[in-house]
Amino acid sequence: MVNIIKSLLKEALLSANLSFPKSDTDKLVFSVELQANPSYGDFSTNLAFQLASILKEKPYKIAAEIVNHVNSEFIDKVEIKGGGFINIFVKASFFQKFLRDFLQDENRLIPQLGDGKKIQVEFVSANPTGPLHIGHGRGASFGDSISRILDILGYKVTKEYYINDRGNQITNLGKSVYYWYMLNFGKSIPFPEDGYKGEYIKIIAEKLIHECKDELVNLEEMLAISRCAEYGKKQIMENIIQDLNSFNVYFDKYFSETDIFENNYVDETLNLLKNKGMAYKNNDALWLKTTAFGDDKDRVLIKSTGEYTYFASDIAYHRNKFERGFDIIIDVWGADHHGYVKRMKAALQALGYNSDKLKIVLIQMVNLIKKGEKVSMSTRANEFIPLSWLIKEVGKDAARFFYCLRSPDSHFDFNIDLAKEKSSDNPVYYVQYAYARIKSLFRNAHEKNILYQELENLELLVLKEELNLIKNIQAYFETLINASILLEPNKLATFLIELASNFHYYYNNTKIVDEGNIALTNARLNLCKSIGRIIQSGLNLLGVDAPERM
RNA sequence: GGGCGAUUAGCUCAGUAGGAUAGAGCGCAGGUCUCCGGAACCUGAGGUGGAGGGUUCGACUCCCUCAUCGCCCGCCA
Repeated sequence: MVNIIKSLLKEALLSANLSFPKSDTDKLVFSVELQANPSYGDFSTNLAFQLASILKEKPYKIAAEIVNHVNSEFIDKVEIKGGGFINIFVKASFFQKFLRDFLQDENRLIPQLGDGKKIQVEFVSANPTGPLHIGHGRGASFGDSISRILDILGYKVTKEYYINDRGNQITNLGKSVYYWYMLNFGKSIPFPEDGYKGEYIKIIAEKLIHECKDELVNLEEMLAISRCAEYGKKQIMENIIQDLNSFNVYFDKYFSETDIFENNYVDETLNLLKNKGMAYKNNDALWLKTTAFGDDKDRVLIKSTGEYTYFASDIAYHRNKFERGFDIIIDVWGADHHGYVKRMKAALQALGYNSDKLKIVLIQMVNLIKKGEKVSMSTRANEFIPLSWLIKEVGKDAARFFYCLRSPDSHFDFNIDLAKEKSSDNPVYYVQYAYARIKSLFRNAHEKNILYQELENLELLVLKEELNLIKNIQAYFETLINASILLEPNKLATFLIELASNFHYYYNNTKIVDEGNIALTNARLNLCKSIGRIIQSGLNLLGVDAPERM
């Protein structure tokens, strides 16, 4: 719709008596907006303001000249207000036609922005040393939703989870499990200093005992710990995947850190860096010259102890991402990792890649508000609320939608008590209710033996509320574009609430199923069906169900 | 000390390729119901957009300074 108006304006501009060179039309930047405010028309444009500085003329004068040359069968009237805004009022038939297009083939209206470009979204990537907590939930909700949005816009999306399944933290996990394992056989050893204290460790140890009996008791300690670690991370990873699935998150690929070590990919990457003169030895450690690319200080790749830092394998992993030929790579990180951004980009530049391809989205922290007080989160100190608990409390739909209401870069206070006690206040129900109502309308019509005929009687849709709802369909597509460009799926959640609100208002003020007027009923059912499809599609992109009854 | 983010109604928050009168939910004060699902709708009160400058036809939006809060600054992840 907007595009039609836009080209209409361009035509008017060219035929107008203005000294605007034809060759510049493509470069001309101006906006055409769907207007919610009826006194500003259905569409408005700032065209005259944009031209003002180019043509050195008063905006109003330019607007007047353009308006004189606007010509279309769809246009009802055109006004100039606010010193130069051109407000366009279109005929109802314009919207009716758009609705017809939508009903005939809604997919054709979805702008294929991606054009088949390959895009990778890496998110969650929590270490397999403990269950997912509600902080991870935010990342999961964000990553999955933005992936779905990009997918529908024509990108080829790969959702990926990177598993840090080796290194210090995994050893700590092994030691922690080992502690409980040995204790079971009467051997008390000191609890590891940085061990994991959660109850889940005990449970893993118990399962291990059940499977291995006392097999590990007399094993050499390092070996036994390694066995415990292997077992532990496998169990935990299974749990994580289970949690993700119940959160409606399914990854295309789980990428193991161990793998890139085992096939020498890490060493190969470090050699590349050395050969490029970007890595050097100092104090028995291997350093990367990240300062060459704006980092504050150089970073260690291999410690003087010979251990690899996580940074080393992260670089290798990111090299792998680039080698796989993605056009865009999106990393979703917790905001506490923001200090890592510079060095990661620096490392990629050091390898000779265009680091602009990597977009790092920082998700701000989630605070838990419990009985009015903040609960700090730390996996190691066992001060976390598991995601699985949250899903059980408030439900998958509410949890996912709730997370998506906030923009990623603002802090999110998750008030558990509120979510629990007043879950009906959650906007997700509001949106779902609109959908269920629409479904109910069709059931109702069916009971009254009213035959629904798609695409018929659309010319009867003339109410302001009706045309406004059709505008909302157009707004849906614009919202998707916006959300994908800004990487903010929260735009979609906000949109759905507004759409639901508009529908509820319409519903309350209009008799939709009316046995006394079959044609009008049919027209309205066509509109409702369209709105229902938008809600369903939108909720689906957020990983939320659209129930037919509630 | 440096970096990133935040600061909009009593509370929780929307609102960006700068646009016309800054919105919603909750709470508060009232209303709608012989009618398709009241998990709904409507009306009202409530705002120096943290403070101060700048850029321009126009700034909640961009730039600078300051304040407050959160997070980060390791040969941890």
